[in-house]
Amino acid sequence: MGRRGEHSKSEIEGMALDAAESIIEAEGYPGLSARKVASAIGYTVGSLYFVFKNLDELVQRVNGRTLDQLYLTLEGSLSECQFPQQCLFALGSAYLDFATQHAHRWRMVFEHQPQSEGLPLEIHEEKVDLLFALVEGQLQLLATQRSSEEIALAARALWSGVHGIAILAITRHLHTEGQQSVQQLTEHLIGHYLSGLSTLEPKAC
Amino acid sequence: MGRRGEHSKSEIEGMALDAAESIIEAEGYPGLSARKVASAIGYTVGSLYFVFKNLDELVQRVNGRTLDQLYLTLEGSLSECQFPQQCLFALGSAYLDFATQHAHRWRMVFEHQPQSEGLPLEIHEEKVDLLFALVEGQLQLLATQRSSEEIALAARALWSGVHGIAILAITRHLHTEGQQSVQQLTEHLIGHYLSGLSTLEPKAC
DNA sequence: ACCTGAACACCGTTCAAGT
DNA sequence: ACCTGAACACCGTTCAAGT
Repeated sequence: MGRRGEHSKSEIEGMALDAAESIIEAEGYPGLSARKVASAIGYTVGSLYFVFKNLDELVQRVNGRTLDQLYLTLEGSLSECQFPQQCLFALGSAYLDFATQHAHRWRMVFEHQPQSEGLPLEIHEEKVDLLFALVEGQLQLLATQRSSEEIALAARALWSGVHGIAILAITRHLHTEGQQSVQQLTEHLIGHYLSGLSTLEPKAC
Repeated sequence: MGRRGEHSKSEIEGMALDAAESIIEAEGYPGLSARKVASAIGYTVGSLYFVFKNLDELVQRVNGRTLDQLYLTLEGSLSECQFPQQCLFALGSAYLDFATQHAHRWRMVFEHQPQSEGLPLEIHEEKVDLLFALVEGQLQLLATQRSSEEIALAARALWSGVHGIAILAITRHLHTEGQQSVQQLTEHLIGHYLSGLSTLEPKAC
């Protein structure tokens, strides 16, 4: 395998990304190496550098796909809810499920430290903003009188919270047993935050 | 340097941990290597394995010291506040400051993935629990009628939130400019959460 | 034009050999 | 008993050489 012209450049790219994802899911980020990816797709190491600038870029591309997949999952979770608060619970639950089911890939999105700053970083930011937008949409329905700046702030505060629960749960730092209580923790945080959000405004109580 | 008997085993250990911390602060976790640590203290690589089982253990020891330092910093932040809510703000602010000032070392505490499960992991957990205990103490003063299980849950929910803000801020995923708004975000989250915590109970409103 | 294979400078870990 | 230095099996990246 791996003969000249057998696969197009974009085909090799796709194969490499697929292989990298498998390795990461199986062995975690530390287990990923250019040589493993290359041999998994039947090419030599050097070939990878014909498609990617370096390993950093390959990782960024994998992260981009993970973020896309995460977005679709979160968006899909909104089809089974009616009211904003319900939908925020659904988003939180879906976020936690994704993080636990694809722990290694999900962690890599936020833990990878690129040593050479490149341009795909901006695309990355854009995709994260899209995730926040899903939360902002629900918050907007819930607090209609607020400015978009306030909504943006609220979405970041709340979702950082959910993110924190997810990362600490996965890395076993919460010291709470079982999947149940993690979901419980998320609902607790979202519920109390939203309650505070409504009572701290003139229209409430 | 590095002659036989010149330094005791525990002296070498301390020197190695100091050197490792410097390297991590300067180059980040990916920049750390056994060879760099060894040459920084004037010994050969092999010597490190006379003191540590492997690099994983060295990292765990560094993480332990970081957690100790973080605990002292948080504890110290409580000396300048009076009321529980004030104190929780102070804890949040101190946590964020520590995370941003020692970003690389702080990240390593939560991002390092040990490949060989060892015993220092339990000590690690104990130290994280001590951090949570600081938050629990303030929450207990604030919600006196709650059970310790509820307090433990609340502390984990709230502090996961602060942690999430810290990690996303450091890794530039929040897309909010400046140090100010990150502090603002933390106060926003803590404030609204606490407000929700009090209004969701029978005694409020 | 596309891909290989060898090379270079690194890495963690082990361990016989020296003092 | 303590430490070295060489060895082993890896690693990312480059690039002349082959087809």
